[in-house]
Amino acid sequence: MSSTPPLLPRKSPRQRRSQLTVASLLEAAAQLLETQGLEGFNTNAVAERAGVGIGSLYQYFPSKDALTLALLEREAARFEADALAALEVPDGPAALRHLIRASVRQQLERAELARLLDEQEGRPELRAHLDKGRFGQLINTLLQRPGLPPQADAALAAADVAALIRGLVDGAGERRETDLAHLQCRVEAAVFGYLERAAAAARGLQGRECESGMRAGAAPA
Amino acid sequence: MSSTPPLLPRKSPRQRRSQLTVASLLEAAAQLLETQGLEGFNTNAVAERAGVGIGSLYQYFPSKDALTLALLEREAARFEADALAALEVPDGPAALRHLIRASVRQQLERAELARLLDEQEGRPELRAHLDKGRFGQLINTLLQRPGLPPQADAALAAADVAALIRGLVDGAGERRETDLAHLQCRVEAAVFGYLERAAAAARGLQGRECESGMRAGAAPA
Amino acid sequence: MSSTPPLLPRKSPRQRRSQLTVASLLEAAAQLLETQGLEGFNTNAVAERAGVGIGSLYQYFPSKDALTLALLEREAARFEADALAALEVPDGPAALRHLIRASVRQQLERAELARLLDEQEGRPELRAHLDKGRFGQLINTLLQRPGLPPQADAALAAADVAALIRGLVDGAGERRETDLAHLQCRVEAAVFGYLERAAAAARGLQGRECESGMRAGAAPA
Amino acid sequence: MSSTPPLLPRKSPRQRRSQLTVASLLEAAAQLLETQGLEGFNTNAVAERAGVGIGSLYQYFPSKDALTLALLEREAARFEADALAALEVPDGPAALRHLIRASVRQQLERAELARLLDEQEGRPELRAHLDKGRFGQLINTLLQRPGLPPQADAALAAADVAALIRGLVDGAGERRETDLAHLQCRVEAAVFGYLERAAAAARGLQGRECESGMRAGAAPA
DNA sequence: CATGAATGAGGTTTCATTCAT
DNA sequence: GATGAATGAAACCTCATTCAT
Repeated sequence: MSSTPPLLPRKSPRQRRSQLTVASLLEAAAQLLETQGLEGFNTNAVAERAGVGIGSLYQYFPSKDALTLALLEREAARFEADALAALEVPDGPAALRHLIRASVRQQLERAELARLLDEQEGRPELRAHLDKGRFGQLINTLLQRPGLPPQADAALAAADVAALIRGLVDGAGERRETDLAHLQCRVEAAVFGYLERAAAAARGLQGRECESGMRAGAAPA
Repeated sequence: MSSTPPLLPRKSPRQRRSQLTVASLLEAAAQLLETQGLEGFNTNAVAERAGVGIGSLYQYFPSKDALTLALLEREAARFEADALAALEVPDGPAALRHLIRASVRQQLERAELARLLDEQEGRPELRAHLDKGRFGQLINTLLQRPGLPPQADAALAAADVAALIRGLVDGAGERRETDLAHLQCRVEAAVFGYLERAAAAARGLQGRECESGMRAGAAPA
Repeated sequence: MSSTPPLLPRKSPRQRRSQLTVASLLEAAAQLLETQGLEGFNTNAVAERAGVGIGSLYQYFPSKDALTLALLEREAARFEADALAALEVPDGPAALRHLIRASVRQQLERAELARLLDEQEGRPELRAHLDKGRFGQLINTLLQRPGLPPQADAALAAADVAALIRGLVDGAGERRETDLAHLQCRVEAAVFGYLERAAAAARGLQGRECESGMRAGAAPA
Repeated sequence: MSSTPPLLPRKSPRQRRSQLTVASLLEAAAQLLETQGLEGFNTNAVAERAGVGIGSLYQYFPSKDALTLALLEREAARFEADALAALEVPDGPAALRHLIRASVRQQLERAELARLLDEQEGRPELRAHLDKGRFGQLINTLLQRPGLPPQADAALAAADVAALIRGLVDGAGERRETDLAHLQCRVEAAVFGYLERAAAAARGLQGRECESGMRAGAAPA
């Protein structure tokens, strides 16, 4: 019947006690991923660290992937709670900076966890069940705001901005950077730099070879 | 687990046949990674696809990680052969564009392989044995070239540029983009945009809040 | 990819040693089924009794069901080696008696094993992969031989005869009967009795209510 | 495993609601067995389908086997309610036909359920607690009725008749036959044929080789 | 050197059963 | 009584690695 193993939560915890169990499991999973890496991320260890029996894990998550997925969603929710506030900001650049700040915070707070979860997102079994675009869509919306250079293909630009933020912040995480403000600066440089030049390229040079290197005059005086 | 398993090649293949075997194994590993993902990447499968016995694999690679490492190095070498030519180019922007072109090519040619290998690079067991900085160092060198805005911390800027390239190109790979020229354009936008603004920030605003959003007048007329 | 677990043998053993391993595994499976019932029939126990590692079992049988299937086929082959000789006998009744003898022998020799395997045959996962009809086809062929009453629907009659033999012999096995000759007698009574009366019914009473009870004159003088 | 788990009903339900719960559980068990096979027959699923908590199941049945046993008994009772009417019929053949009709009906009505329960009857844990002979005893009684050929060992003959009916009807069930009348016919042919020939063999050929094949003259003209 | 049979620690998952609420 | 969360022994299976041939 069920060829692909199930990923939807097996049962939603109604009682107080079980909600606690589920939360413990997710946090245990997060901690293991952080401290032991993928290596130590196995269901027995998760259950043990959560202080519950392995059976309890499978009461709530029908498979290991379902657990991973739930963790991914927990982190996504955590992020969105922070990031959606950007929608309140009418000014484009300000809103974008807000979003970048949320990204940087999220990724640096639990850097290794974030990095490993990003990897898991790439696994084909999980990708199907993921609202992959949400981050991109949010950016897409913000790109329409006044004060930002208009993009030819806004969706693509949004995806690029998302990828670029992620790349920079992951890299910083790997180097164990902790200076949020400094990192924020550099990410902004990349994002706004990209947007400006991409817009310029689209405007000026339809069809011609892309030419966005350092030109005389483009470099600041 | 017991002690740390050996990662250095067990023996360097001197004879012709051995070299061929090693090459088959590496290519088999690459193909499996590409087509089956991490899931299907196991030593028995690699040996089988390479058309040799599993015993032979362990003749040349003392452990699975050693094999992964060798593959990582093969790809790095492949890339450098392409990228080092950038050093011949005296002009900064042109050299950088050359390097970006190599990156884009490498990552899109075998996108899934590149992505999975990037992940492997992150594994602690392998990181220790990796010349992690080589890409960054190359960029670092190029950043000194004339025509590029001077960076406060060149090493950091180089790392950022590397991360940013990787992020953009991985994202494109996941979306199965194939238009190399277009992607190249966007990456250039991000890289040169970043460099310019980062330099400006460093120049103008020591210690003050970073302020690199869209300013009136910064947006092209 | 592979939703239903694989049932085809994973690799055919080429070397002498592995053929021995496979044989040990099958015999171990048979013995466990006989002595411990389904309860004790698990892959670890099978491997242990066979004196090999659990890994070896899975070298040759990709799943527990594949092992069961192989055992089923081993027993079927064993039986056919005995039963096919019936085809040499031209006389219908004699050939049928030969076949019955083979059935009785097979089922009583390892009664519990035979019973449990019959049950396994019913499992949907295995039924698909089984030449279910072979026994029936053999009977079908024999039913055409001279000396036997002609049946309206030979295939159905063959299936009935097969079912009837199996029922009687399983029952005897459960009661731990050991007198082969006596059992043989009773099975023959049922088989030949069925054939005769079924033929008579088909001949005489098309469409009318079936009427095959004890009639005056039908009972022997 | 520890000791032998209890099989007797934990408490006889005196109150109305309890009886209803028990009935739900039994019917749920039956349906699961029918639709999902042994695979899907587990206590949690039974309780869920019955619409009660798993705890309640264990209020009434101290173990899974106790539940199975109760279901077995429910079906036996169902059958006997139908079959015992045969005792009212004085004529031997008619009574036997009545019994066969009941068997055929029972087995074809819920064929898969009947088959799986027959298998469970074979499990050593349950056999001990089963009035195995009741069906045989009933037949045994009927075999004494006038109009049926006298059997040397009536108990054995009864067991054979029972086995033979079950074999034929199970076979028909597996083939998903639905024509009750036709099946009835064939079963009668086997039963009466067996009884007649078994009697003849006992009468004529004490000690000699059993000889019940098709003889000249026995075959219909 | 090459082979591939053998290994077994360790991972995922199920399900009968208990017991606090 | 009824509930359902929790349990954990035990089942199935994988795969990195070894070693006799």
